[in-house]
Amino acid sequence: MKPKLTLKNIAKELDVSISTVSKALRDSPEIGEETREKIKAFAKHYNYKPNNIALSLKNRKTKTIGIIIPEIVHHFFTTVISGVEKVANEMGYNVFVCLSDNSFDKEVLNMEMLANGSTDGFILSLAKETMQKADYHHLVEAINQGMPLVLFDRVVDEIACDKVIIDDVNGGKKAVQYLVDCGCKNIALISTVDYVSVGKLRTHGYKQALVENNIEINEDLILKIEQIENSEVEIEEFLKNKKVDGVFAVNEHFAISAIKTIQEQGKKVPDDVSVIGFTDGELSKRFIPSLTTVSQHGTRMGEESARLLIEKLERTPTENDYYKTIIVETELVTRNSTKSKK
Amino acid sequence: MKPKLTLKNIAKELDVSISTVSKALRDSPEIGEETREKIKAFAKHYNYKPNNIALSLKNRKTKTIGIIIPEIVHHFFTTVISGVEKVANEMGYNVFVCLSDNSFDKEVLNMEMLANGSTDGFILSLAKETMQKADYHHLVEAINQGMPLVLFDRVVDEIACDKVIIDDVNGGKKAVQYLVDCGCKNIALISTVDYVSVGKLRTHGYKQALVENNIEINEDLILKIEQIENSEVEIEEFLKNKKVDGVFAVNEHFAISAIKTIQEQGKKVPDDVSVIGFTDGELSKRFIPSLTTVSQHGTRMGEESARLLIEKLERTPTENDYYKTIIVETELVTRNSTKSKK
DNA sequence: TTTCAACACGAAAACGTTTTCGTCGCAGCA
DNA sequence: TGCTGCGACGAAAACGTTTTCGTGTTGAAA
Repeated sequence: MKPKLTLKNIAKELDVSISTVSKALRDSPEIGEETREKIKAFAKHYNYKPNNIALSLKNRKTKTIGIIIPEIVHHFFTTVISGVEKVANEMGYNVFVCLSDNSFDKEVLNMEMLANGSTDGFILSLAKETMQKADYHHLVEAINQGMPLVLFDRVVDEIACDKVIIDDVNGGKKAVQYLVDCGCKNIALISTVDYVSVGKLRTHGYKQALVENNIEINEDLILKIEQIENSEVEIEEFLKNKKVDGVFAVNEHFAISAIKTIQEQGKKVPDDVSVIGFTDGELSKRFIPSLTTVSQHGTRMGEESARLLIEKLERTPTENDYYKTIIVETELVTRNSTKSKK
Repeated sequence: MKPKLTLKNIAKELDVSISTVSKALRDSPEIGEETREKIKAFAKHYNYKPNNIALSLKNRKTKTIGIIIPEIVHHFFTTVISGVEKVANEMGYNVFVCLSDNSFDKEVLNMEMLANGSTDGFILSLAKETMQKADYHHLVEAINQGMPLVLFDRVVDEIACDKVIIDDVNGGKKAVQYLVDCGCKNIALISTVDYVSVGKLRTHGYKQALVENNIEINEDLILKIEQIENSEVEIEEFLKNKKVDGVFAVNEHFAISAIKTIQEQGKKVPDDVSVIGFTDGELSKRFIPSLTTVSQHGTRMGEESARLLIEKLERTPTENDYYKTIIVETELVTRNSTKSKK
């Protein structure tokens, strides 16, 4: 194991000073051609790579961004990471990935871990627990420290920062409108509890669509699920003895559980009941019947988030600054769990 | 935006020297009780956190490990990350996640990015292209530089390092044996081209199981898929007019495509044909019929990899060192795509 | 009174860079 | 000869830590 090649080593080897080596490698005109060539040749031959840590310390920036997500075993977040990675790498940044496991404490811990100089800024989707507690002091602190922050998907109005969201209301509306257009009269909603902002918003969209179509909102047709683990039975209970011909679920799992239940009741999807999910994952694509869903374009959200963050990082703070919110359009991907439009 | 709190700032504020502050915070007995308390109180009040970058530079270790995976939008790799994250965090490490997109060049680039001091070591699953080219110079280089490396899943004999794999041969064998036990006589294999080591090994297992059960190997019943994108049609072509009563697919996508095709042919799964997949993802669980699969225990692989790496990092290099290969047992998860055993 | 340990603290080096500011030698000029 | 200017390089500070090695002040022992 050879000792790591440093400027100092090169300098000693070539009998010049450290500064000369540094300048030569950065093509400074201060250095004579001969010396420069010699140094560059040597560096290349021994594959010199400047030490990133030292650079980070010197420049007081790490060229690293952190992303904290509630859970990685979730296709949507995975696509977001993939988007972040892509533009981050293109711009010469590294990505720290941290998982909060939907726990407030882990989220705070992760932020502390990343905020002590390891990253220049971060991208975050709030943990469920955090939204529940509505405790955002760690975010405020980070921002006060001058750490740029981009919130995506699970965002919160209380925090002033850049945000990337989808139009959940509109997405929900689109879905329900489509169901209406397919001729559905009794449309059920399977959502989450209200402190998960996306659940709330999609519920809004559901209601708006109904209102706009002069369909009465029937609270009996709305299910709010608390624990994902228990969702299957809850959905089964919920759909039992209900006369519905359309179901809008706020994620693909709920949608699939609904389809299962419906089929077990001897009804057909989409002939008897049309089902639409949210979040376009592998499951939606390959399930039989394949699922009509509202796609969130996770990759695009990741890309936009990263771009937003890096933009802010590379701008001099003196420039007039304000916070942007980027809304990534949702898209209704129609497949086989819905009847065709009338 | 307050200036970042550093030892120097504290020292000036409290009119002591930097070293005194540092020592006080680290509870050195050198410092008098009174001063120590004063400093600690001050630091706590203003929420002082030592700068990680400076620490990394000083200690010449970053407490960071990198993981490079071929694709993140793949449930198996996601679970691995999750496992790595878990034990890394427990041991006070951060995790850099990089994606090679199955490209050799991106893999090399990622390694260079991480090897210049950013990480203490890494965990890697080889890109498809890398295995195809069989060019491992970047791995050798990293190892020579003294960078510990753990290979997982897609490993390669040529490189001497720690490895975490599953027993693909045995996994394949288990699956096929199970099919045989269910009474299947004509068992097809849907695999990948041979340079993907796991495909090759699982194929081995398939053959072994057949041999052990005195069933003749029929090459016509073996499909090797080159391009994932085209797999559906290939599988459809392949299964057309074939009299099979069992299918072993080396991943869940192939398995599901097979089921689709079989059903379209008017046959029933599992009544007419039993199907087993590999890799236990969301798809397997929720598909109808739910898929019997060979589970790879991705989380455990991630955990083992991280443990292996960190162990090596924290051991003094003088100790007697050798490379381990950990084999994570596969597990046959029986669900509804197979008949019950006779 | 002198000496010496114990105590409490500070100076400085080191990690690997970049960059500012010398400084030295030499050529050109009056 | 004596200046000036310039080309080519080196010294040193700085980024924020930790740690080794002083150093000055005590109090007590001789």
